[in-house]
Amino acid sequence: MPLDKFIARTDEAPAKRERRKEARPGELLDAALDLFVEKGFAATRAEEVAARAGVSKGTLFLYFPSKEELFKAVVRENISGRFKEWNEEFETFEGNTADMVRYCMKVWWDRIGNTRASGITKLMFSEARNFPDITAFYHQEVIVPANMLIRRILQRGVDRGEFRELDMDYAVFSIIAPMIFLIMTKHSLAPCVPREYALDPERYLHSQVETVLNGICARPDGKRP
Amino acid sequence: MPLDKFIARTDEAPAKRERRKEARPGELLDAALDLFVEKGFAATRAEEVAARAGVSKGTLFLYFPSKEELFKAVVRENISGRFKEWNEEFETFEGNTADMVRYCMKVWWDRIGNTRASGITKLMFSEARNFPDITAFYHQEVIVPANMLIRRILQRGVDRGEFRELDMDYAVFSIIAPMIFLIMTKHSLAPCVPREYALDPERYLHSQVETVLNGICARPDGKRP
Amino acid sequence: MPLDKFIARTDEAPAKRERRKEARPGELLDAALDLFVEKGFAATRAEEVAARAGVSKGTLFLYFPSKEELFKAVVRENISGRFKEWNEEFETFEGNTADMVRYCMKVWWDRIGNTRASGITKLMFSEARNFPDITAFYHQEVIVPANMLIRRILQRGVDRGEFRELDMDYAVFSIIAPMIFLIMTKHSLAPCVPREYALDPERYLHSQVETVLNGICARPDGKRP
Amino acid sequence: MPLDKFIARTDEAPAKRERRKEARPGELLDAALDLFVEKGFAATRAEEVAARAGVSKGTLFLYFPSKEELFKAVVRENISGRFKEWNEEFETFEGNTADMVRYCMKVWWDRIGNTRASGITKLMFSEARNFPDITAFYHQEVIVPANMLIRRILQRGVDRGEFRELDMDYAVFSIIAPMIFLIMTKHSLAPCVPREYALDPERYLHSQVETVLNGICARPDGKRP
DNA sequence: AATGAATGAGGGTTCATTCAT
DNA sequence: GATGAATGAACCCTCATTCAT
Repeated sequence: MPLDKFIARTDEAPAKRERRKEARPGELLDAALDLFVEKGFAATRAEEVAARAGVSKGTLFLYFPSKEELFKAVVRENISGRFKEWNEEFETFEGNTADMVRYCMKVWWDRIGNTRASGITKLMFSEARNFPDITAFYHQEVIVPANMLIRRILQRGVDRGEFRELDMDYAVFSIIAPMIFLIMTKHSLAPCVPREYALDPERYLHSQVETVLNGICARPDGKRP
Repeated sequence: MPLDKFIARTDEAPAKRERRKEARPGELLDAALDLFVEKGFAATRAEEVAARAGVSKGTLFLYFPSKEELFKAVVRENISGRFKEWNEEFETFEGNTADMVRYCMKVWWDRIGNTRASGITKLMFSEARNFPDITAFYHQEVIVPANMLIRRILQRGVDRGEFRELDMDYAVFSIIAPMIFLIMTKHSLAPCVPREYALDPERYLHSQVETVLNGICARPDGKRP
Repeated sequence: MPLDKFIARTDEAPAKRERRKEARPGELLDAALDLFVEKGFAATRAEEVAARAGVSKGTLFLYFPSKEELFKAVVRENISGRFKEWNEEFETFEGNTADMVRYCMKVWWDRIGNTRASGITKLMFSEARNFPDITAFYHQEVIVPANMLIRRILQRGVDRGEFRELDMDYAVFSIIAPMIFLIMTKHSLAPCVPREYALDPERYLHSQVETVLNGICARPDGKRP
Repeated sequence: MPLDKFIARTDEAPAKRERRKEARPGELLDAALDLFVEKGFAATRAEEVAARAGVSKGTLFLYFPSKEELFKAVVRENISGRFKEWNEEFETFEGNTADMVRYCMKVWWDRIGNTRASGITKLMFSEARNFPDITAFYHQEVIVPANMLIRRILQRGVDRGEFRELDMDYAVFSIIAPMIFLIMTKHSLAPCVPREYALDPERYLHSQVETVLNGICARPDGKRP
């Protein structure tokens, strides 16, 4: 590693200090996400966030003007504009809609549920009323688009005769509620409860999605197409 | 006026002040529940709780040695030990198990979901990791018994051939997840979001429970007994 | 002093704690005035003010919501509505106007210049631009009325033929400038300079006022009436 | 671009950067004077000074080891050691002493009162007690010599029979007080007060000096020689 | 020489908790 | 028991100062 100094650097690789500077906001947001999820906004001390990011208290405020702005940045940073991309992914999906639902659940688990991003969901449910504006933003940027996405999938099933007629405004929650429940459990209760009570996420999701699919499929014999 | 003290009072009609005195802890717990649910534990000020209960700051600490103990008391007080009683209620339930599930949901909504007690659930999910011991207590006193109760009902359905074979450890969450989701939404997002996005709880619960029943019922033609 | 406890108290004399409560704001304002004058607003620590008033840091904020409000209260508290009373005093003054000017100077010295209230003047000149709103208030409540008062006295001299015609808008400063200079010197330089340079206020004021009276009196022989 | 360094430059026309380099301390002192006068020492941030001087925070500390030293340098730099030169100017003054006083006032106004250097006076009166040593220095380098200069002028008037006998220790303040008052007003209150209350400096100084001259002149008919 | 990222002591403010009344 | 004035530890945030680049 000391040899580094003698190795020519391309223009893309900035000097150490500069590199750190660019990395700082991300490191701080990472640390903040973890701590906010674990302890809540109010109970998390700014200095802790800084320490976990490996910097001093003052440095945090070099990048975020206040603890509240840090919180908002954490949420914003982790709210993906990924729904559009996903929409397209599902637009071109071939195969039956039940598989689409299964695939949707898996993608969600891989990209959100099983990542640190899932902490944002926990955070929003816990802190929503202390941050009404960020909650409104989250609702509009995450909740509404997510509902739309699910709704479009279910509608496809109905349109193709795979699913029965559904009260669509509420049917979406048959998909969403199990996701939220899993996240809340994972971030809240699980860490405080004996290991034997832990959920196996894959098995949990499988169980939930199959029950729901069973519940909404159209075939009179209950079999799925 | 000081003579008041020496005037005999009947036991049946205690003077207002005395009645209030006995009610104090309850009023404080009520106020605390509301505020903890609304703003979180850390962001709720002890003085606010006292003020909402109509007493002074000092009085709060007369009844609860610390804010933490107040929190724990709030949880303890609002944890229904009613599962045993409910168990018996269901023990003697006559009729098919699908109706039993519907009835179970309704009872829960009337006695928990639609009351201030539902705030405890929100509270536990939000604050769990800051109160590991009370979380463990809650898990043992609420979650495990509730799971057992649901499990017994589902098992009855399976035993009677009404429901198909279920992965019972996870099937219970098909009932529980919609409940938790409803509560979290009601206490977190709903107050920050335009009215038109509000859930109609009855319609929501109906939609969820029917889908699940559809999903787990045994009849090959998909009809429920 | 311990005997105090056994001496009957009238209703007007509140219990110790209560008496202190009423005295607190005044004690704090006193302490704050001294320190703000001595060190300036920014360099004075809230805790110092509290300590000098014999209370803890927290207590200060029980009475004043912020250091800035404390500053404003200090100024407001020491800005007398005394000009009206003085006006009337001078309205009924009998004797020649030169004596009136001398009397005015003496009254000012006794009631303002030689008291802690003179610190306010120092404070305003030092901090004016950091507190534009309080400065505007001070201008309107103190400077303008004071100018008016002086002006009325000088005008009386002119009207009675005792003083020559004066550029009245500026003549008032012949009285005011020596006052301000004395105060600024007393609070700023004097404490940092060897004793032998100290001004003797009475002699200073006498010297200034007699020169000015000499300068404005009407008698062609330079004698005052 | 790195080759620049090796390209010879003539001494007559130094590159812009070099010229600026030499000017740095002066630019910093200028910026500091303005800001210290405007906001006070404590409320002025080092970074602001640097920014106004067009350099970075670090550069400030290259030239001045601390903010305090910067303050002291500002005072030192702006203290004219011109009293000696002025003394000589007045030594050779021909004409009556009243005109000498008028000329003195004008010279002061042109070279100090009406320039940024007047800020130093404001600064000293505001910050004196936080910088006792620099205040002592200022007293010795500015106040005492200035007093001497005025005193010598007044003494000339007395010696030549133009002025009456004066309490000389205090008579000097008849000249100095109006100057100080003008400066304090200009830097403190004027910027916070409606335009119509602004002093016209020339008219103000004229009014003050004529009144004083009137007050100290010897001619029994009140006329000045 | 110049920069500006990083530091951390310092100070304003909050609030759970105490205790004299 | 009830009150609310007082406390002081804790926490957010600022900014003079340092130092790697």
